[in-house]
Parts: sequence; structure tokens; C-alpha cells
Amino acid sequence: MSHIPPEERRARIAEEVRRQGAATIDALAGRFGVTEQTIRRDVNALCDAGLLRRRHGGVELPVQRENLPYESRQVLHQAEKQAIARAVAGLVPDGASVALSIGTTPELIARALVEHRDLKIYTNNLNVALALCANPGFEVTLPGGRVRNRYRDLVGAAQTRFFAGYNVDFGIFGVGGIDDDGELLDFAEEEVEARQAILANCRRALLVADHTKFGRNAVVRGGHLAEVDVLVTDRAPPPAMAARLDAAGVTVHLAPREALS
Amino acid sequence: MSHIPPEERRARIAEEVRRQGAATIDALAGRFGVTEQTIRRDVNALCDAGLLRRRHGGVELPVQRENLPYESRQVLHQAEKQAIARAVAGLVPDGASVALSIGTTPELIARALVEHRDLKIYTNNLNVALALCANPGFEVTLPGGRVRNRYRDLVGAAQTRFFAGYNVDFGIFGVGGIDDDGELLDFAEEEVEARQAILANCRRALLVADHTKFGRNAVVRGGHLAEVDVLVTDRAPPPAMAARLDAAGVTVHLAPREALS
DNA sequence: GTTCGTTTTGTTCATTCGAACATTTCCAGG
DNA sequence: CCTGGAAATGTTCGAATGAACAAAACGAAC
Repeated sequence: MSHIPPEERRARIAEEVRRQGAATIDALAGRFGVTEQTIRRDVNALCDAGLLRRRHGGVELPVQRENLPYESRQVLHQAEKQAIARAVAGLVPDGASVALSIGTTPELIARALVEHRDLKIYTNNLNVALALCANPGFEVTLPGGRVRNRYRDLVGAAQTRFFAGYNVDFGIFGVGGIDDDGELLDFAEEEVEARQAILANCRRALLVADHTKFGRNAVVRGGHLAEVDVLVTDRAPPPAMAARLDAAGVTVHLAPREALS
Repeated sequence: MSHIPPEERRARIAEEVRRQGAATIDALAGRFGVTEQTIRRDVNALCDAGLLRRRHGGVELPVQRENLPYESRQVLHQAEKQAIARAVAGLVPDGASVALSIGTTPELIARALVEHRDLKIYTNNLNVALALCANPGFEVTLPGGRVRNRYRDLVGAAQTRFFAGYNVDFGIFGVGGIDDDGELLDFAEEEVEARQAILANCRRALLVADHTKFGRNAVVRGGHLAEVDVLVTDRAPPPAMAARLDAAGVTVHLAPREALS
């Protein structure tokens, strides 16, 4: 068992509970070789994040609820993504019109934007729409289409038409990976389409990507770093990429990581 | 303070917590003049229903989460609505195509349908879409449009076109009220439109309405009881209405109320 | 390697928790 | 007016909880 870093232990606890449906504090403490109090801290953090639910003596899955589709979601690097989200929220002024695309980072950005005023939101990400319609002053618009159950987003040809119908102040999108040449990569054709559509119909294009995306490969090519206006990330990009960014006049925002609990 | 029936006390606890943001068990016990243990029982039931979240020593709002828009939602009659939802779920076979409309009852129906297999869902209710895309075997399709933040649904002219594009096995919709003549009533023009569109494009039209809808007035008229195929409710309708239903050949399903906790 | 500040983990203890059982209240049916 | 069963509430008590503080591990700068 040895020393597992705390973040990973939490991810593993979440995984364990999802697989088993529930677990006691005692059992988890034994399983990971730490004190019950430590497990309690982990478990409470996970509950605060909405991933698990507390039971006296243990934790369980937030039954039925809409968390099942998150099964595949990474809890890892959540702190970095949250830092990026905060930074992006700082760049968007009240009253702006914003297009937000699919992905976990845009979702966190949405949550960070919810305290703004009078935003106009265009998104094909249901999680984003949900988070933002909590603010009564926001105007949230969705394209129609088939829902990708796993990700709770909408993809397909209609998306391109949808985003082409508006010219927004900010286009915000994530990416599957950025290779060393600065090519933007995704895992599916349809993901690329929506991204391209947003990129083409906004006054400022913000790309959000945590450091794990640098040099990471994915199958579908779509667009290039040079086309975006701002890159928001959590660590300085590798030198080669930094040079390209500089040459293309892309502003790079480094988001300082903060404590989350 | 006197004797408050338990169901109402729970509704009031929920209301209290929503207004204050949080409350201690101790305070609630004093506020309602009952033991802490009783409050614990109430509070745990509300948490199981996903309306509140537990804190050591008290309860709080499920922060940020998508529950804020429920502010205005009735917790009252939830047991009845849930009974109706179970009954409807029993009427829908695996593999069916289903159109579900806006409202809290359709939302509960969606949750009751989530264990089915291979359903095709068409809905303008985001809560319904969310609940049902948790099942990987379902095909969920949404119309596009502006989100009504308060209700998390989509309304407007595009809805009519959307539902007209499919001919589904079951059309399921709620209603604002049913007057004594059997007229179906709603509170807004746009709510009626989607309902009419579903009614016109399904092989079997299911109307769901708890007993409080009988004889209740609302402003916008749209359709008549006689046009539906099945009415699912929790209590026998008043005699005059029953006669009309019988004359129109509408099947009436009475859903037996069960304990919820 | 050493130092210093931060993060993570362990320990203690007063408080809160819920299971189980006892009691009361409510409401039909006689 | 009683009576019996079910639902709601109160009571007790060992286990679980989190705040607070202490110890340890880690990381960066030197």
C-alpha cells in the first residue's frame, strides 16, 4: 500500500465507493492504512464536492441523482481546473455574451461564473446550462439535438449551425490535447466541430487547458493554438510551445493554484 | 405552534433552511417544539429526498448544486406525485418512445423510468433529460431554445416544430389545472403549446394530475380531458368530471399512495 | 545538508448521531 | 364511549463525529 498521495487516495476512495455502492469509514481506514480521522477528512471533501453522500458511519453513492454519468470523470487535477476556472471568471465582465463548449473545465468555469450579472450564455453542455440557469438574471440558450448520455452534452451537425447564429463576446472551450506543434486535438470528430464553430463566431477566443494537455495526443485534429486569443492554463507551457504562442500574439494567463478545502 | 402534522413540518423545515441557508438540529427542535430526535428523522428524510444536505449538528443547502431553482417548488403532495409516477412507469414498456413535457410530475416520472430499458425520450424538460440520460441505453433528444431558468425547461415556438417531428408511443404531460368542464388549463401560453404539440403527435396520450388539480383554475385554456387516452391520478375525480371521462372513453388509473420514508 | 513554512496525518475529547425500545397520539370500527 | 392497531414521538445509550492541537512529512530556497 505504501504512501499514496492524498489526492490520489481521494480519487481511489471515490472509485471504491462507486464500485461497491457504499463503504464504512472503518473499512476505508483499513483499506488505505490511515486513521479514521483522515478518511473522514477525505470523505467530507468528496461530499462537499457533491461526489459522495455521507451516512453515519460511512459514505454511499448519491443515489439515483444525476451523478451516475460522472462515473468516468476524473477527479484528478480538479484543483488546477478550478484555478483556471477562477481565472477565466475574472476575465469575463458582467453583461457579456459567452459561448461555452463541452468538457469538464468549461463546466467548472460555469460554476465560477454564476455570481456574475446578466450574462448571455450559449452552450451545448447541459451541465453548464444547468449551473448557469441558477442565476435568474442569465439568459441561457441551448441548441437542440441528441444528448450524449455519458457527458451530458449535445453534439452533431446542428451545433455548427447553432453557434453560427450568434456572434458572442467570448468563446470559451477546452481541448483533448495540444501537440508540440500547437495543433489542437480532440477524441471525436463531433467534439471538434462545436469547438471550431465557437472559434469562428466569437470576438475573443479563450482556450482553457491544464498542463496535462501539453504534448498529449488525441486523434482528431481541429484548429491551432495560433487561432486563439487567450490561453488560460495552470503551468507555463513547454518552451517550444511558448515560443509559438508568443509569435502568434496569444496572451497566456497563468492561474495560481489555491487550496480547495 | 400547537400540533403541526409531520408532513407540513418537514415542508416548513425545508423552507426554513432554504431561507436561512442552514440550521442546527437544536434550533429546529426549539422552533417546532419537538425533540431533537424527531427533527433528525425529518431532516434525514429530506436529505434522502435530496432537498437538503447534512452537516454534523445540523443541515444546510446542497450548495451551488442544481437545487436552487427548486426554490419555488412544492414539497407538498410529493408522496401523491410519486405514487402517480410509479403508476405511469408501470404503463410504459421497455423499448418505447416517450415524449415527456414540463412540470414536476413528469420529472418524477422520469426518475421512475430510469430503470427501464432502451427508451427513446423526447422532452423539453431539462430535469427529465438529466434524469434519463443516466441510463446509458436511453436515447434522449432535446429541442433547442431559451431555457426558463426557474423551471429548467425549454418553451417557445420551436417546441411545436420539435414534437411534430416525431410520432411517439406515449405522450406524457402534466397540467396547471382541470376545471369542472374538463378543460385543461395552464398558467402560460407557451406551456400550452408544448402540451398541444405532444398531444397531437403521440399514439397514446397520458395526462398526469394529482387531485389538487381538479377544479383548480388557471388562465390559459388548451385542450380538453376528452382528448387524452389515459388519466393517471391519486384520487377519484369529482362525479361530474368522472362522468365526462367515462363518456369520452378515457381510462382512469388510480395510483395508490404508499409510505415514502 | 539545513532551515523554515506548508501540508498532511495522528490524537484527544466534548458533542452529536442513530438504533432500539417505550410511550403517546391518532383514527377507524364497533 | 371504548378499543385496537398504526403512525408519530420521546428516551436511552454505545458508537461516530469534527474541532483543536500536536506531530510528522514534504518542498523549496539556500
